[in-house]
Parts: sequence; structure tokens; C-alpha cells
Amino acid sequence: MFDSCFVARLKRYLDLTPSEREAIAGLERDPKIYPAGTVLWTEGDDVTELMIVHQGWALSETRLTSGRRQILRFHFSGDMIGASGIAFRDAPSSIVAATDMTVCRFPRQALGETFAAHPRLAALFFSISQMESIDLSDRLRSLGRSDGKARLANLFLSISARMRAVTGEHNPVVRIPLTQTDLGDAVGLTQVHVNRLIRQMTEEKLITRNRATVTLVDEAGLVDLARFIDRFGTLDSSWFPPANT
Amino acid sequence: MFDSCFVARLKRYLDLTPSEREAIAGLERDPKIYPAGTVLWTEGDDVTELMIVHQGWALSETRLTSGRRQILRFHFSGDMIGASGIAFRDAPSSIVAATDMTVCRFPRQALGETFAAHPRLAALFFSISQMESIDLSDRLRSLGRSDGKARLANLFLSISARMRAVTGEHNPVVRIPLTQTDLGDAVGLTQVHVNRLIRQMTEEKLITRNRATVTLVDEAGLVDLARFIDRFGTLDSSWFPPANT
DNA sequence: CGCCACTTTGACTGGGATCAATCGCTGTGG
DNA sequence: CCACAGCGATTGATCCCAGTCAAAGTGGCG
Repeated sequence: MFDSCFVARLKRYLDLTPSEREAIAGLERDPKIYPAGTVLWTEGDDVTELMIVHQGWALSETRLTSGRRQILRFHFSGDMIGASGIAFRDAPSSIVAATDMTVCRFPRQALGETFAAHPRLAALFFSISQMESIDLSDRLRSLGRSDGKARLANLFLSISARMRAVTGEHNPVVRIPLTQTDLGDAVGLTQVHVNRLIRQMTEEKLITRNRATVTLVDEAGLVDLARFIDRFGTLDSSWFPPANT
Repeated sequence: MFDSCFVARLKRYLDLTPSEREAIAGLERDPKIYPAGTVLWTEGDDVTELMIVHQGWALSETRLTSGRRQILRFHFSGDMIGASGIAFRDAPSSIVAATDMTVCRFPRQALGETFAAHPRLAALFFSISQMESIDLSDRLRSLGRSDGKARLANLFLSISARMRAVTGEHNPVVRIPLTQTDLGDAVGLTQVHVNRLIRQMTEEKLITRNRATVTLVDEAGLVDLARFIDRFGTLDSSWFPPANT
């Protein structure tokens, strides 16, 4: 059995009991490898499984009938994906591998069983779901009420903050395996305009970008520009029910 | 004891057992009345309670330091609000009463107890949380990748769809107690531009608006314009654990 | 070595912002 | 019953951020 990324993620939030740990690890079995570009599923598919990212990046996206694309969220190691398709059966967005990745799939029922056996984990999953909503809300504010430069700054900072939460280390150099087109589709700008903004931000000594490597040269300046709020505090588990066993 | 809006809402999704029903109704006690404009709580407050909307409209909003406002979501009868503040303690957004409203508050702990006693309700709450994420994703796509007219059309349609889900009736006349400024803050436009767009849409016989009353004159045209997806299907509860009692 | 995906740059256009008045309704107090 | 205040809606003039179209540059890889 290999190390469970999901356990690694969740135990940052909560001191897991052995049986909780086992239940979570049980969801992350039978890893499969997908090359970059693989479409894990497509908007509208009837999805009955959830996935946990072991390694690599995925992104969820939707397309308008005009062909325009909006990237909704990025998924890293330890993230559970597919939960958004759990309410209705149809996947509301497509999931695409941005890099080569390793993923474990498990059926929905397993989540139900976990909820029944471990109410504290149910509360934890609920909280994580709420964190996702907060993340989406922050993106919404960014798209609705700030200009292109601030949106990009926000994107870089939020990716950096999430990576930091995964790896535990604070590094101004962030690997962001996205093209300028991808960046644009994430923040609602065109590729051409993203290019110009990146050049401007480079001139202003805010960032540096070289292929997939982005360096946050002046992080304080970026935070100020983006009015970024790093919400990665500790999770409040005070209301959780007691753990089973 | 008065009728629980929360029970009314949830039983649309799931055939509730008597004890589940009781647990839910228990969360909706001691209703309080707030006049329109009341700030129920402010961004950053340490919130330890959740609320259920009994009557009226609330909206959640954030402000940038520049003073600009982004409306994130609307809350109607039967909605639970405050869940987004449950992960961390600080409320990520303010909640403001858009009309006079009746609201019930309950402590977070009660949610934890419900999770422990009724795993099936935990699964239901999780699903509802995911529906919220989907709603936010749809708004994100709208703001990121469509023009002002489509954004407004989308807003009107999604409010109409949600109202319909609450009231059960399909009526082209929708009461939307928002000013043009509010509409702009919801879709990322200025009040002035909202005004012009509404005039245009009226000329094109798509809608009619008079104060708080919006009429969807050509609903098909709006759906087409907004590329709107009405996701209000039935909830998939096939993966839920069995009900207790 | 040549293709292909990505980036860079320029010229022009347009949707929506900004600034600034004016209008109209409604509630309130003299 | 009227005057006035205040909020929201309407409208015009002007500006600018970002989109569009188009072409050339760069670098990795088969």
C-alpha cells in the first residue's frame, strides 16, 4: 500500500483516529496514471465515481456554446474531485489533466458509507466543501470587481497559497503548468491581453514568468494589488461530533 | 410550533423520516424578524451560529478595499446561511437583508449533532453544499465569459428558476427586490450600464422591469442569449447511507 | 530541420466605465 | 396639502481597458 495523499491532506485539518485514517485510505486505492491532456470526464457525463488526485494537476472547465472556455478550479495532490457532480448525476464541468497525473477512483457509495461510519469525517468533508465555495466566491469577486492585472495577481497568489498548503514550504518560485491561454480562461481575459499584462507586471518587478515557472518577485506588492486574502488558517473543528473509535 | 421552511425545502429532495424531520425542525426555532437593510453579520465577524431563512430575501456580499461591492449569492426561504463561515470562524462575506425577513438562528454544534445522529442528513447537507458550489461556478462562467446582456439574462433566469423551486409555480413575473446598483454588483457591471442594458432588453422584448417586478417576456430568447442551464433536476440520493429510524 | 504549440507585438475596435446632470417617485414634516 | 429631501432611474459625453485580427518570433521535439 502506498502513502495516501488524502490522509496526508486531511490530517492537516484534524487529528485522525486510526479507524478514520483507514477509512480515508480505503478511498484512495488502485492508482491510475493519465498523461497530460487526458479528459477525465466531460461536462454532462453521468459520473458515478469520485476521484482523489495523487500526483499532478487537473483543472475543471466549462465551455459556452460559443466555444469560449472558463476554467473553474485547479486540483492538486490530495484534492477530491467529482463532488460537484454528486448532487445531480451529470457532471457540471469537464475535468482535464494539466500535467501527467496519478488518480484514484472510488464509487459514490463509498462516500455514503464513510458518512455513516464516521460522522466526524462527514463534518470534515462538509467543511472542505465549504472551503471550496469560499474559493469560488473569491474568484467571483476577483472577476466581477477587479481589472486584469489584479485578477492575474490574485490567481498567482491563490495558486501559490494552495501549493504552500500542500507542500508546507513557502517558495516564491511556483510551478504553474498553464499556458497564457489557460491563464486567460481562468481569469476571463484573452491570451493576448494576458501576455501584455504579464509583460507589464514583469516591468513593474512584480513577477517573472518563464514557461511553467512563475516567480513572485514582489509578493507584498502583488497582495496589495490583488487585495488578496489568504484564508488558509486552521480549520475550525469545534462543532464537529466526536470521532468514532 | 410554526411550519418549518427548512423541512419544506429538504423534503423536496428526500423522503424524510419522522425523526429526521424532527431534527431539522429543531434547527428552525425562535424566529426573529429583521427589517430590510439589516446587516445580519459583517465580513470578518467571528460567527458561531448558522441561520435559516424563513421569509424574505438576504444577500451575501463582499467589498474590496476600494469600496466596490460584489454580491455573491441570494438567499431565500428555506436556505441555510452561514455555512461558508463554518470552515474557518471568520465570515467570508457579509449578510444583508434585502427585504424584511424572518430568520432562525442555531449554534454550529447543533449541526454537528445532526451529522452524528442522522448520517443521511449529513449526506444531504453535503449535496446541498455542492449545489451551492455549482451555482457559484455558473456565475463564474457568466462573469468570466459573457457580455453584460447575457449576464443579466442569466441572473434573471437563475433567480426565477430558484424561486420556482421554492414556490413550485412557474410564473414569468418575478419579484426581484433589487435596485439597478444591486443588479450591477451581482453581475459585475455599473448601475449606469445596467440601466442601459435593461432598456435595450426591453426594446428587444426580452424583459420588462418596473421597480421590483421583473417580467420574463421572452423566456426562450433569454435562455438562448444567456446560454442558461437550469440545473434544478432531482437530487441524486442513490449513494446516501440509510436513514436512522 | 521543419513542424507545431506557445509567445510576442502591432493596429484598430468596441463594450463598458466614468463623470455629470436631470428626472421622478415616495415619504415626511410643517 | 404642499414643499422638500432623498433615493433610485434615466440620459448624454467622453475615455480607456481589453477584445479582435493579423503576423511574426521562439523553442522543443520527432
